[in-house]
Amino acid sequence: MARTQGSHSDITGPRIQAAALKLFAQHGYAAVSMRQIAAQVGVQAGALYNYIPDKQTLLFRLMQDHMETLLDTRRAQSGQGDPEARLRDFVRFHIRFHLERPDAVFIAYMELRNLTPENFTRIEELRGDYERDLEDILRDGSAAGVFSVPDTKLATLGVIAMLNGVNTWYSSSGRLSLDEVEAVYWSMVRKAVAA
Amino acid sequence: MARTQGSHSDITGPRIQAAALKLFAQHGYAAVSMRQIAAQVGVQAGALYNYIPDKQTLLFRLMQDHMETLLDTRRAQSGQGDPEARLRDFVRFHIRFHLERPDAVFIAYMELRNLTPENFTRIEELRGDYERDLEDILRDGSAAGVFSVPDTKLATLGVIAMLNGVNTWYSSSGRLSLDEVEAVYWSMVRKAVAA
DNA sequence: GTTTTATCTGAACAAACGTTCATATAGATT
DNA sequence: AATCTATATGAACGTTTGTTCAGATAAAAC
Repeated sequence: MARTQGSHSDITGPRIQAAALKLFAQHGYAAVSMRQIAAQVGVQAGALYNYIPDKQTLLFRLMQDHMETLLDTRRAQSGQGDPEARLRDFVRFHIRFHLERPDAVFIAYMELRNLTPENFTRIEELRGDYERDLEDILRDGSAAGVFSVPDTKLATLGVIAMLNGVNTWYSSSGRLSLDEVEAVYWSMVRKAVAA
Repeated sequence: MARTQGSHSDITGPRIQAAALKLFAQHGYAAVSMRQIAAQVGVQAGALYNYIPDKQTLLFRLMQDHMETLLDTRRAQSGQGDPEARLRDFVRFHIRFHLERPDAVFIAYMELRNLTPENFTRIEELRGDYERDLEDILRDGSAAGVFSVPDTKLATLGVIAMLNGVNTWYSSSGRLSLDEVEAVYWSMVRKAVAA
């Protein structure tokens, strides 16, 4: 038995990534076997190695893709205006972007310890780029006197942590709509950094 | 080969818990083997089964112990006073308690998916008890007119998420002292829920 | 229609997994 | 001093792990 009907690199490749994303998010990197991923794709385990060098690289690529999509998407719609408008845009963007891809978000936060040191460093750099975006807004607002935060760096981390929390409980079929969640969190963030 | 010098149940038992706590936090439940835990204790893998029925129960007990210590400690020093004073106490307590045991906190959040359904339910109940404590404060404050939150439940989750973020970056040798961190976060939380 | 190439199978590898158990002995009890 | 028991060892178990590779065949190129 060998090559099967309808086998294509450009189909199997993305399917492996999708299956790995789902399974890693569900059970954790270490708890998922290559055979489970292969079964989800509908292929034998050996076939995976036509697309990835090893399991570690598969994890790294998922996280790297996620972080780069985050940065690219953010840059594409990074708004202008006064600091308060920019902060509101950031809050709305962050919530929406992260709620759209809960699996990738979960992995990007939870599986950091399963990266090799070099891979870990790379992902942390990308995360730093993203946080700097918010930090710039808060610093500009503080300089302009419209914000008052005791510590810009801590406020950045505090706001992001608060927003990330949404992913742990939000359900699209739940009590609140996405718009309502955005409004509630924007209200809290705005007041938290207000002058 | 057999029982070794200085072998004692009341010593080995806690040492297993301590070793498992450290290793699970470092590498994740699924990535840690019973042999690694045993090696850290200085014993063979088989000896672990004099103290725990299986690996799953070991994880559950760690999380249960953590949550019950959290609730007991909180109850013992749960203050009185107006809602603002109670909220300040909660913020300070939460930060301090969680920074004192980063490994247990990490496990209690990250390894939920590795619990059996019954064990998961039990831990979530305990977490709910803790969150209710904060929610009561926010509701009382809202009723008294000193707080203004768009949604009590979301404010609870938002505040806890923000506070939990401290554990991801705080270092006792870092730029800020524990007192300073508490002050910064109290400032942000106070404003976020202010009327 | 023939040849080439990309894609997959299925078996194989050594290593590691959680758990069990017969056996040995240090320390407690008498 | 003799006996008992709690606490350990170390080998063994069947399974699963990530990864490799020779061989097979569908699809693409000629």
